[in-house]
Amino acid sequence: MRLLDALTSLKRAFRRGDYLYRSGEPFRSLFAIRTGFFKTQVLHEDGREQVTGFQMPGEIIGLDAISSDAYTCDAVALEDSEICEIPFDRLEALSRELPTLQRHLHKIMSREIVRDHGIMMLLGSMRAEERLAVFLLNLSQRLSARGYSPNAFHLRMTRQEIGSYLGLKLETVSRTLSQFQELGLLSVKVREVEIMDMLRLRSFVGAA
Amino acid sequence: MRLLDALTSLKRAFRRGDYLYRSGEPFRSLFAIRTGFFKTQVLHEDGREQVTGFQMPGEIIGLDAISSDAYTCDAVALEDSEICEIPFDRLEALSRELPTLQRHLHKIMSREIVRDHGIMMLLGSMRAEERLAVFLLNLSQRLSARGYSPNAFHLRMTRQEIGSYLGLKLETVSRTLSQFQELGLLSVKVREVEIMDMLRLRSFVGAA
DNA sequence: CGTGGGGTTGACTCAAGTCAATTTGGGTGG
DNA sequence: CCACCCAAATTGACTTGAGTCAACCCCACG
Repeated sequence: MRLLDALTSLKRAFRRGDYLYRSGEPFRSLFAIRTGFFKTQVLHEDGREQVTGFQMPGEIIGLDAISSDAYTCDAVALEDSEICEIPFDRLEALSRELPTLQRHLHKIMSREIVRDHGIMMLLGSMRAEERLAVFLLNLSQRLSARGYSPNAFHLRMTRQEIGSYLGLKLETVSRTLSQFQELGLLSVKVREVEIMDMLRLRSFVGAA
Repeated sequence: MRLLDALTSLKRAFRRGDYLYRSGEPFRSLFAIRTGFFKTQVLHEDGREQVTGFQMPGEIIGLDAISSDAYTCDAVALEDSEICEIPFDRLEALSRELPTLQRHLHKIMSREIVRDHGIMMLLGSMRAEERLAVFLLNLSQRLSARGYSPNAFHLRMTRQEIGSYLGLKLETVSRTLSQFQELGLLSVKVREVEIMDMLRLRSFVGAA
């Protein structure tokens, strides 16, 4: 796996607000996030934007670009971040030599597809409170998998961005968070969230 | 490419309503549709279902299963169909030998991700008429790419299934189709659609 | 030739969107 | 270091697009 290290040796730093790539740019590399936080978004010609995901350390972005040799969305740093660039042709070459790596790459791509299906379910058939609950629980779970507290965390994105991701307007996001607070499920102070009653928050999901 | 033929030599036939696979079943193969029409859907524990796609000849299904070695959705034939089974370990082995095949596989997976992002945009920020217009135009385009008329076609799915896919209720799908008909954009007679004014239908998309 | 699933349509409801006023807080320059 | 400014967030009042519920039609199939 020293080969793999060689592959990921290109590191780059980004400031908050920087674009890692923009839609339309030629595809050459995938990126692994080392530290920080990103969002990816697709822009519709009429100006509407859809946030397609929030990525944290250990996650890979750029997979959408393989299909057309150009990035199909924008990736923007939501805080100062560091990424590893992975030249895709080298990754392909190496994965021909290492079946384990090959399988790993396929799983990563497949996982992205499964994740997207989950969001389609969320956007297609959940009410606002459910969407928010799913979103918060997912963040909590991913942060906790990285050694952070599952109960208290800092939101790195605006209400607007959360809304775009969840198919809601920012006012609805704000109201729903306030409502959760009133119910004693959590406390929100702008970007700081503390989940007080994880079980009850979970029970929100899938409840009519 | 004779190797590839060997890979896809397992053919199977399905009757309308048959399951190609079900969520949870162990993953062994991808499937290429030769003839017919399928839908894929994910089921939420509470019974809600989300149709994640409608697939036609030449398209590959089962990519979601790679990530967890089990199918994560159901695939159901919407009409009598014939598929090729592609054992995934053989496909991986072969794609280690054939860089072109490897690249092709990666593009197919990436294309699925891009498609899903498009649907997220649709579900997250389009109104009912736009969703229907996008859906019909997409069907039209794919059918036309397969040599069928882009203007007149048979819907192989129910209003319910269209609604699930588009995040709408069946009544809304029905009403919106009627409305398009009133406007002279198309004629619908239950499952038979004829697009009369493709341009105006297109102009619906992205219009406030 | 009945029967039931799929489709259409209407009347009414309601969740989320819109618009607007106000507060909060982080970042920048004097 | 503080004051100011502006973007982000909150909250309220009102509107609306889509959902719900219900009646009815139609035709395909047994």
